[in-house]
Amino acid sequence: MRNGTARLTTGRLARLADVGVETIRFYERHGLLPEPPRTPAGYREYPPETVRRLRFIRRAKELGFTLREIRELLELRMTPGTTCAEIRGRAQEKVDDIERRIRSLERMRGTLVQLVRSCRGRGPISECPVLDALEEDEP
Amino acid sequence: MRNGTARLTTGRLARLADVGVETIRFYERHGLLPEPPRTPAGYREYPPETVRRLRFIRRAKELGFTLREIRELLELRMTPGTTCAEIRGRAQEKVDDIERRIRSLERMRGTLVQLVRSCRGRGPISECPVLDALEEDEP
DNA sequence: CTTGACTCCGTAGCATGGTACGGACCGTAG
DNA sequence: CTACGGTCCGTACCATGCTACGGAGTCAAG
Repeated sequence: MRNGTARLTTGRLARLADVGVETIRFYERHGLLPEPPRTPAGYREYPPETVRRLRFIRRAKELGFTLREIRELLELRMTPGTTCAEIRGRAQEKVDDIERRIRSLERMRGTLVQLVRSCRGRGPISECPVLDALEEDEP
Repeated sequence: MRNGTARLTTGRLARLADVGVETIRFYERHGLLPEPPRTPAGYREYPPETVRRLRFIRRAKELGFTLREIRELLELRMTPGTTCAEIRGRAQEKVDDIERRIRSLERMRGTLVQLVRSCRGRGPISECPVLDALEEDEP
């Protein structure tokens, strides 16, 4: 086919992924985005998949992963010497991590839901049971 | 009873909650811990419940809540003019927020689990399917 | 060929969430 | 009373994750 993969400039990529242009350069410097090919004039030319990659980064960030952790997730591919078993192991670690987070959030939700439920929504604060439950810790 | 509530110094509190002494002062300045009463010499005297509060803060942080959000959670109590209904509403918002996070983590886990499963653990990286799945986004 | 938008790069600044430091004071054991 | 640790405070510093700035080169429309 004539066009193959239509490449993106930094600005177009930024708009598509809804991040700032500077953020893209920042991610490149910090290994979250691979260095893309350049035009003769030095302009970056991104393959369109980069949009998905940026969206993945954003989602992971919202979930409390650090950029370092996200980079680790992304590096599961493209590390040349890595065996498939290593990748599998690292992915499993991340799964365990994610499951711990989920359980912790579920405990938190349980506390808050109980709280919302026990609160009639009327009366002064002194009778609202929202209080001490909030400080509860691991059982 | 003779002792009632045994009060804690900053250092003891820090050890019990497994945070630094400076962190406690930092949280006080930023409204996450209420200003405790002082001895005549100016030493802080914390009620023992503060340990739970600090542990709650740590847990919430690990889950990706910012200090601002945690403060909001904690302020659901002790805001004098607040009605019970308001508190209830704010708590419900936090529940919704937590549920969004859980769903997002579950999607992430799904992707990774699929990945781990489809990977036999043998062979070179070029045959490991860990790759593109990682970049997947909301469906 | 000019104009305006876009890109490049390096560097600086900002917000968040602490962490460390230094000099002074307190308090208790010997 | 002295020593030694704990505490006080203010300020400075740190890492993370951007965000903005300035000056120069690029490129496409008119």
